[in-house]
Amino acid sequence: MAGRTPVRIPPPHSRAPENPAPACAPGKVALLRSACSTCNLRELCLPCCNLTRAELELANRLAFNRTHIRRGESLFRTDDRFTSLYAVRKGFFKSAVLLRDGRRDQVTGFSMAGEVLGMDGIDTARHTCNAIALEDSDVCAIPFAGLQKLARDIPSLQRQFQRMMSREIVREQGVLLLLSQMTADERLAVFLLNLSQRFAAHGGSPSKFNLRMTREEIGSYLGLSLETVSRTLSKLREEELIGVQQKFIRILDHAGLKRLIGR
Amino acid sequence: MAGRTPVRIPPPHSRAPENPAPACAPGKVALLRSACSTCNLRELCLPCCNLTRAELELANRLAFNRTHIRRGESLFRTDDRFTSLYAVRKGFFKSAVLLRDGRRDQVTGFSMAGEVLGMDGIDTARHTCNAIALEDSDVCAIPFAGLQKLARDIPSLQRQFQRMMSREIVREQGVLLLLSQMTADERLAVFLLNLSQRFAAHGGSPSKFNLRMTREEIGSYLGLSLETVSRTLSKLREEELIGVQQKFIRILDHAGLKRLIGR
DNA sequence: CGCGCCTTTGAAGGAGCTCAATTTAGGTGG
DNA sequence: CCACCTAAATTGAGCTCCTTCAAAGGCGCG
Repeated sequence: MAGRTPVRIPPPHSRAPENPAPACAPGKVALLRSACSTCNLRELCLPCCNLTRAELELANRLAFNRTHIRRGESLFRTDDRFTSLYAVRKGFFKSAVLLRDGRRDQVTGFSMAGEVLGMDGIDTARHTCNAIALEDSDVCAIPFAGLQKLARDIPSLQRQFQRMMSREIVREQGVLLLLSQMTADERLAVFLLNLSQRFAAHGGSPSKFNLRMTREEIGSYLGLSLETVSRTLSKLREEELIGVQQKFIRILDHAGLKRLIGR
Repeated sequence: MAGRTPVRIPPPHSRAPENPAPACAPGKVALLRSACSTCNLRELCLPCCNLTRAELELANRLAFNRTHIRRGESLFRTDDRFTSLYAVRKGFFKSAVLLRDGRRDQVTGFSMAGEVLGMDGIDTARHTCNAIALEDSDVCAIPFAGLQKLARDIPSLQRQFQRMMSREIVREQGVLLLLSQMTADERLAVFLLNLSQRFAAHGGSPSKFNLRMTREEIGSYLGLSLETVSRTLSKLREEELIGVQQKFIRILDHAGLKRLIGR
């Protein structure tokens, strides 16, 4: 649902390092940044281009609709009317769809602070998955109609938005590779390295972090049973590539994990 | 890369039936349609809204850049500079990425007439996969810069474009489900039903068609070995759900295939 | 403190993979 | 027109990795 992917390796999520947003013209953007200062969504909200003061005001108002979501609650559910994109400011979400049988559900992605949720709803104007908070979270609701209108006047915003969607398409292709070709070891290695990278991208530690999701949710996402996830984590620990204590993970041998993936 | 997905079932490709493009105002659109009369890309090219004559002229010029691609040749390759989207007018393409080892490649999608290719390149301005013609094909290159400029003036085009990208995101989620949860039988059933639907959507027969790709390419796409694809097709034939003669497929029991998928 | 959920670990079974041999189709040249 | 050649498809056999079923241990929360 949200997240980032580099071009070559197929990780579940990660930032594409190419084409960083152009450097900000500091004076003009300062105003907006102060409004969204704690929001990591600069990429979308702050195209960092030649915005007029009026445009900035507009953008500022646009992104100001903040909400708190408690752990276990849903941000939106399948078939909900699509009205906004959601920038995660704090917390952690899973996206999942109900399977045909209706009992189990399939996790399609995880979203953390600085990432955008809800793009699935643009096509049909209804969401196609449930977005559920895995911990107490804050989101910034971005009214889609307003975003569109604004984007019409600010070409760079328009462009950023399209890039974000394209990146999501490429990300999912990465997951596709992951699911169709990799062994359990490789999947977990990719998963952990990607999480590490994303936590680091938003001020966390790349080598120590708490998993917000259960083994079952990891398994659902990676196409493995929860037992296989657990066993594989234990195996990686025995090989001293990682440390595992329940949900607390330490990356002990970053290079070793990369080697495991195959390059 | 291109293709369509309904919301619930997770097929590799299919059209979302909801939210059809609004009915055309026949008089105004006739002009454009004649220019792109044989092009099935009305959804993108012809937003069917209140276009001025000048806008129509512009759109007309925009989509006029047609090319022939011979079987086996590539429309674009990984890392190629991204300049255009491609509407398939005739023929059949596969999209694939080279795997890390560099030897095998992973098929990420198939595109047929009436579908759009190349959205992967929007983010980084370079393509992330190879698009290769599986038969002699015609495409309509849509310069992206021009499309963007045009979309700025025609909100409905803008909207159509975003919906197309969103649909691609949802489609890939469907493939994700397919790969992580389904058995070989189910994958093939989904694959064949989806092809059937898409061929039918563009004037072909829903019950008889020639596969354009090899068993290996199907397997790569579905996350199965080519042997398993072959074996599974034979099994479906024994159960009299389909007819198989090499690449020629007949759907004998549409309902039976659907039942196989699980609803 | 006890209950429920999550996790870990073991053992058995199965779906699909790999390796290998054979058949078929389609294209090429004599 | 036929023989040949190569690529694709089919089918078999054994094996492997992962799943399922089962049981026990750990952590957090009321």
